[in-house]
Amino acid sequence: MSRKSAHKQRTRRRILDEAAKAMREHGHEGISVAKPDETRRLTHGGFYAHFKDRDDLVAEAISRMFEDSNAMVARHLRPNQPREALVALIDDYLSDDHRRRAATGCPIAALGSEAARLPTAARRRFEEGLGTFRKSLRNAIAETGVENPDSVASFALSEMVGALALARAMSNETEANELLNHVREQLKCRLGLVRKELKSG
Amino acid sequence: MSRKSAHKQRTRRRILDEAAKAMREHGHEGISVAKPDETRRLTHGGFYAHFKDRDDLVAEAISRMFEDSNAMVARHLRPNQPREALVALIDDYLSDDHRRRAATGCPIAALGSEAARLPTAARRRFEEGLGTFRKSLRNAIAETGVENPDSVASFALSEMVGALALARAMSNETEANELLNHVREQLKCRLGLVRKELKSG
DNA sequence: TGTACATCAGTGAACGCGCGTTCACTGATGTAC
DNA sequence: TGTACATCAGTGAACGCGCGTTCACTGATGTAC
Repeated sequence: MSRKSAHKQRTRRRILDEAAKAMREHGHEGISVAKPDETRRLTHGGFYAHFKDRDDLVAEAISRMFEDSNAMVARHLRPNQPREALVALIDDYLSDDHRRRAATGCPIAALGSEAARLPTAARRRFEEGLGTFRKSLRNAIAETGVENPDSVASFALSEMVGALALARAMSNETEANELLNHVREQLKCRLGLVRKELKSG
Repeated sequence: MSRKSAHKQRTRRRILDEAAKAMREHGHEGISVAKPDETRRLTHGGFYAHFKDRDDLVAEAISRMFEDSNAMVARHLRPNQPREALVALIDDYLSDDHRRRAATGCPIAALGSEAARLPTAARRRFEEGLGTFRKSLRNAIAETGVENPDSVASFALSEMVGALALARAMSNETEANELLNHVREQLKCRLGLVRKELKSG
């Protein structure tokens, strides 16, 4: 039995991995149960042995995305040097690489504006993931000794998510990367993470 | 003839108005040609007298959205008092009201994360609209005498769009409005528009 | 150890529905004389 | 001014396709004796 059920679990995981990627790339309406893409290697019939229905897959895939995402954050923020950790996180988040790889990147930037339209269960998962991400960011910011970490975390998060989404909306890559660079450097200055001059207020 | 063609133009306009609203509320895949909603008062057959196909409607509807949006910006920014104008724009953009009314609000916040997935023509329109919005914001910011208006406009725009999208993703309205309030006040401070204390860097 | 049976992950055909698109038609508006 | 004809915005039935879901079946894996 155990070999069988282990195999089944691996299959389920594979479906989720695929779905989590596809949804970040094509939106939650852009994935399909029926289309047997080569990577999934499963006919649509067998699908229902793993998930109650399509909405169930969508919900589980959302959770799956945030696993990756929050693991990434945790990896950066683990060491007890909040400034360096934040710099690394911000550099990573607002990078050309992250802009290109929506499918494996932050779910909030990839699905942010359609979050409110997700099926009920999926939406709940999204909010959980968003909450976790936000809390991690807030805590790291608090550790730097800033006075109003909630406020600062709010704008930092808004700015990161917004900038990445905007950069992806631009088809001109140079312009997109310029935007990311601007926001990245400004944000680090403003959080007191680098010692450059900033004349904007 | 002129009465007829005026009528036709009004019909077309009505379809576009509806579609522009529906798309901001339900995404570009959330609207349908075939479903004759009461407000549209047109059977799906007649639709093709007005638009080449569904993608054509989507593209035109995107342009329609930005008409509203850029008119709103222009209304705020017209008077030659860039500081007051920016305050009004930011207060409006990051308001509870704007959060609630996605259907008549900013297309960038409503569709930002799915912009890259729009059909080709629609995507082009989206970029045009985004560019116009950005330029208006940049010019207003430049008028306040800031040193690096491009950079500042980049983060201001990212922050506004990101905060609004995040606020809409939260089902807890109190939390959502808190986020908007934080970002709104911080942003105005940072642009030197209000004289409050800000201790964040 | 080998044989007979049970389980169950995955298959693939079938069904129904929604939706984009087409098309022959209607009836009101506009034009010619 | 009235009659006959033309135009054309909008109608609604029909078609095809994709997709979510169901279901009877297969064949490999695991269990009992």
